[in-house]
Amino acid sequence: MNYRQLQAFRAVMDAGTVIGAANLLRISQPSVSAHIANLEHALRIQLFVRQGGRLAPTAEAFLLHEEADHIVKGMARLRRLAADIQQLEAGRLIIGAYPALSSIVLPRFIGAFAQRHPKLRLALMPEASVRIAELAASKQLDIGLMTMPAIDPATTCDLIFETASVCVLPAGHPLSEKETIEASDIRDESFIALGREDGSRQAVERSFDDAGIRFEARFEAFFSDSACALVAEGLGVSVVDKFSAERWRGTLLVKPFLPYVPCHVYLTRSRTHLSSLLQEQFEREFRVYLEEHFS
Amino acid sequence: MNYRQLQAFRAVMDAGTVIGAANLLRISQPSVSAHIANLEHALRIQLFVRQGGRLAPTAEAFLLHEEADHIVKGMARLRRLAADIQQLEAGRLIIGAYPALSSIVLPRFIGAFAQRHPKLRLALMPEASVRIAELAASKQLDIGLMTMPAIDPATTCDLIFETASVCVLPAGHPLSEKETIEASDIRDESFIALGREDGSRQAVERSFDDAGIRFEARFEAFFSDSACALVAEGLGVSVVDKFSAERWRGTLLVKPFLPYVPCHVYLTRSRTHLSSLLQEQFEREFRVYLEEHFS
DNA sequence: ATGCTCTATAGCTTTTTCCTATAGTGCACG
DNA sequence: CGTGCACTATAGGAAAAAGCTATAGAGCAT
Repeated sequence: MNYRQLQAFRAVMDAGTVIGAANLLRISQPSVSAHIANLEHALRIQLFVRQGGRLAPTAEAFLLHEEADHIVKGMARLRRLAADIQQLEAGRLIIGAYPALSSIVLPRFIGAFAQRHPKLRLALMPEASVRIAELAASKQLDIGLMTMPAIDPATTCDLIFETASVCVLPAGHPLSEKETIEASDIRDESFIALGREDGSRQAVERSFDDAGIRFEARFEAFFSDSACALVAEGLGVSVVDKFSAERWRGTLLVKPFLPYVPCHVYLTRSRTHLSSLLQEQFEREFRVYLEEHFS
Repeated sequence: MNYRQLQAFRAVMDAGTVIGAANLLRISQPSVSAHIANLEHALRIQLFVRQGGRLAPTAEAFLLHEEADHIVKGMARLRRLAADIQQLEAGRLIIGAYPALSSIVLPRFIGAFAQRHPKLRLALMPEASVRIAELAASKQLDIGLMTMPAIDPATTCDLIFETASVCVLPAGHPLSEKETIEASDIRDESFIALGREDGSRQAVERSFDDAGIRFEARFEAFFSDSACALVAEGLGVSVVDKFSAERWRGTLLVKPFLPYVPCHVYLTRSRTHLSSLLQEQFEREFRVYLEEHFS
């Protein structure tokens, strides 16, 4: 008994005819006939009765079919696993991420990741979170990083990290003496707000409401990176995610902000994961990286 | 990737060296080397690092080893299963039989058969003969035993046994002095007839006609076993198959009956399940059993 | 250095696998 | 009752795979 015979046997059981099995296996019909004959001879068990010019499985064949199926399926599984592993080494990973992550955090992480996987090819696509979700669903990217969860049934989506937003001040600003900036401290400051669609904007505004501050933002920035740039120009202060702030460390002062305004990282993938092993590895390592640098 | 390469891979992982693997597989060392090289080439994954003239498995190799193990072990399991089937030790047999056979004869025989085939699983389904034929045609049972032949083209049907019906009398009955009961003896007796559908009823009634007896059965039983029970209650005498009478041996008197009223055992099987070793063995042994005990 | 143990390569033989061509068989249809 | 159709089995031969022996090379220990 050998694997090829088993494969032929399973194919005949599934297809019902030798010719059908031959098509499944993409070999000629006589080859399949020969395999079956050899298998019957090797096992000394009649697997089919030739009647009416057809093959009809015997009871023994049904008993053996189940086990044979396991083996052939196991072989297919192994092939997939090997392909996944191979991808891990030489694959290609397209990562979409919202702008705040794309500016400095991801390039840094990707640099380190690429060093550990020398043959890997990587692409980074900065896009708005809503667009990321679409691209992930249509498999145009392998991993999407978003500020909010996606609901597309074709994708999986997990919260992989959450951290507090921070307050950014220009160097030498009066508030720089404080360890922690509270919402009430912003009362007399010029505040640079984020774009209206930004998830954290509502949370920040609510914190001002709670502190009894009515304010009107003179400046508004759609990207938190732009907000930081405005701060650097001395036009005011702002509350942004840590990822953007990271880039301005040294130029701007970065202080903890109260109350807690969360900043999320959701990771989305197409459900029909092509090279899951690689994606899982990326997810695992990126999680650790975020924990280490932004907790 | 093929099975031989996998086998070699697993052997090398287990043995630790190529030479060890070659001994396990009982082939030469260069063959194993070649298999490993081909496998690495096929999967495009480096499985071993050559260090110090030895092979050391890579992380990828460990990932793959588990799956490969499953497959090779599955192959061994299949081989064992085939051997068991070949020796009639594995398998499942669902036997459908008409009530008279199911009450005592088949349970006894099945007990003996199971003892000779310890790993075998057996099921007994008592059903009316017409129902047996249906079940056999739809493959819901492997062997059907009926009082009359089936005509379904999807099944085969053979007469495997024929024997005479017997007369059963309650203990101490006046007729008990006779060696053989003839139809004419029944003239003045209360007779317990079988159900109208029963095959042997016509034969018995014809024998009474031939003997010039006009009789009206006060009691009627659908199962011959019930008829015997009525006899045991002293309600009359009856003519039944030997299989049911067997159960009442000791309680009732069982006498040969003339004229000859045949009682048949037809065996039916699905045509597509034909030539199952196990089924043939069962048929052969059951035939012998019937000859020995009921001829 | 030298021998031991292990792996890799070369060259060749045997076995397996697959192909095409063809024959045979049961079945349906006019 | 042929005739065509769909299917399986066999024959003969080419290609591929798997096996062998012999030998070379590499690391390690004595």
